[in-house]
Amino acid sequence: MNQNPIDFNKCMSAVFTLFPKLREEEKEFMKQHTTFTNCRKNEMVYKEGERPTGLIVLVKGKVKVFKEGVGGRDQIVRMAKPVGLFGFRALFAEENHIASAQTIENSIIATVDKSCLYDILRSNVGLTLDILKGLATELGFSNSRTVTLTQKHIRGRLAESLIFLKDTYGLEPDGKTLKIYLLREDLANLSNMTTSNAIRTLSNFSEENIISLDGRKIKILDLPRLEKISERG
Amino acid sequence: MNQNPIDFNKCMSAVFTLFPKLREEEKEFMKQHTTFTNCRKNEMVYKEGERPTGLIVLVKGKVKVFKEGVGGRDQIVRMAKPVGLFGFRALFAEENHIASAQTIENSIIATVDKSCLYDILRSNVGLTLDILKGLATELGFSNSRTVTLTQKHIRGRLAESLIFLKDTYGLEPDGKTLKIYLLREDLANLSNMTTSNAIRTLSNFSEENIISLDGRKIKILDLPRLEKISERG
DNA sequence: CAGAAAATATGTTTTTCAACACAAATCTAC
DNA sequence: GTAGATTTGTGTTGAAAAACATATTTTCTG
Repeated sequence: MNQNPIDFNKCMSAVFTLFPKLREEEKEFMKQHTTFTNCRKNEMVYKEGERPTGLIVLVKGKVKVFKEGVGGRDQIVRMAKPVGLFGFRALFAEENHIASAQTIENSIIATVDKSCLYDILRSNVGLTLDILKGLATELGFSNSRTVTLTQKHIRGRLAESLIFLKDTYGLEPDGKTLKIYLLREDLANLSNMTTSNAIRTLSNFSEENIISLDGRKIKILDLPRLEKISERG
Repeated sequence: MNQNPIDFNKCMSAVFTLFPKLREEEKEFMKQHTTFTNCRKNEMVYKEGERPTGLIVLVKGKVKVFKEGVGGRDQIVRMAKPVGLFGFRALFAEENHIASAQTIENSIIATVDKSCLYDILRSNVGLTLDILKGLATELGFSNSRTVTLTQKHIRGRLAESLIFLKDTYGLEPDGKTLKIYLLREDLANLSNMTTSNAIRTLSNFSEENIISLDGRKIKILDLPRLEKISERG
């Protein structure tokens, strides 16, 4: 848990970038009700069934949010990047979490007290409307995802996931290497397939020179081709 | 289009039941910016790509919301019942619709002007927070649905859909017959399977005395069994 | 009411992908 | 550094479900 010390003010500023409509006095109020935690790689942030305690902000690192499926196979429903929110659905729905969240890198996580957040929301409709918009956008992603995960074939699903990871986390300075290093298993859980099939299909893409593989490092060599595979399904 | 005339005040009251936090003056304002339309069975309410013009309320009838999939197969992402909202996602996300909506019965549909709605939301945080909560709940459904549609087998998916229809639209006075009469094709599009397989699996359920079939009328004979099939996957 | 169109039903074939098995490589904790 | 655990890689098999084909019934439309 105790790695590098956390620079409170710097982290707080990062949180504020998510809420441009916050007024000065609201920022001050939020400061007094926000805590930061260092999380090592692979730590659980929350588990299915738990009650949300506040608004969670990923300040640094990477987090996967996943649901346990019927056959014990997990489905990743969200990949959080800094600076970004996660775990907010259950909070706003006033339900317990229906998914679990786990870091996939050492991360810094902020928690804004629920009551503080709601005090601010009640005094700042603009902010509430921004969050409403964000939630609606998220619902759109989820609906689209349902369709592609159910209708695309394996190659299409994996291609889409790779593009999604590129769009979400970006590329290393070489302009090709995905800036995220996932286990094959996570890639499979993101793409609704078995680990074996993720490995196999990655190998196929590599043989076809669409990507290149070096352990968990994935280089996208032929993005147009990958996009075509994703679209075709 | 022109069937029974619409009783404006009665319909308006129906709309108001959805927003218990509306103040009297806001109700009056909304009244002046709401229009009602009669829609015949199978009419399109909006199509993928269109811009939302306001908040849509289903006052009477039934509506399916679906996305066109990669292979031309539709996926139903929502079934609206009266009195209820649909098509609000795109509105709040400030995007064009990413799905289409079609009536499956003669229906009455209300549209509240977008600008009127936002005027009210800006003056009524409580209402906005209620909508936020609804949207978060909806996102939870969507995520759960993604998992079950991808991980359950055909029988599990169909069983779940039948239970979903029962929970959403209820049963006829006999306590067994589903109060909705869908095409086999719609049932298939709801359950992520081909029409053939929906028909076949329905027949199987019927042979096993879990349900009984009479055209589009479906009686649930053995709900516990259906629930077991749905849970097992 | 007749004809056409749509929906339902059912059998057969083919494709896709999960399940399983096992070997090799890599990571991790002591 | 080494033993054990985890992850990766690859082949084989079988089950599930899509695709296809076609007949029958129902519904719609003029």
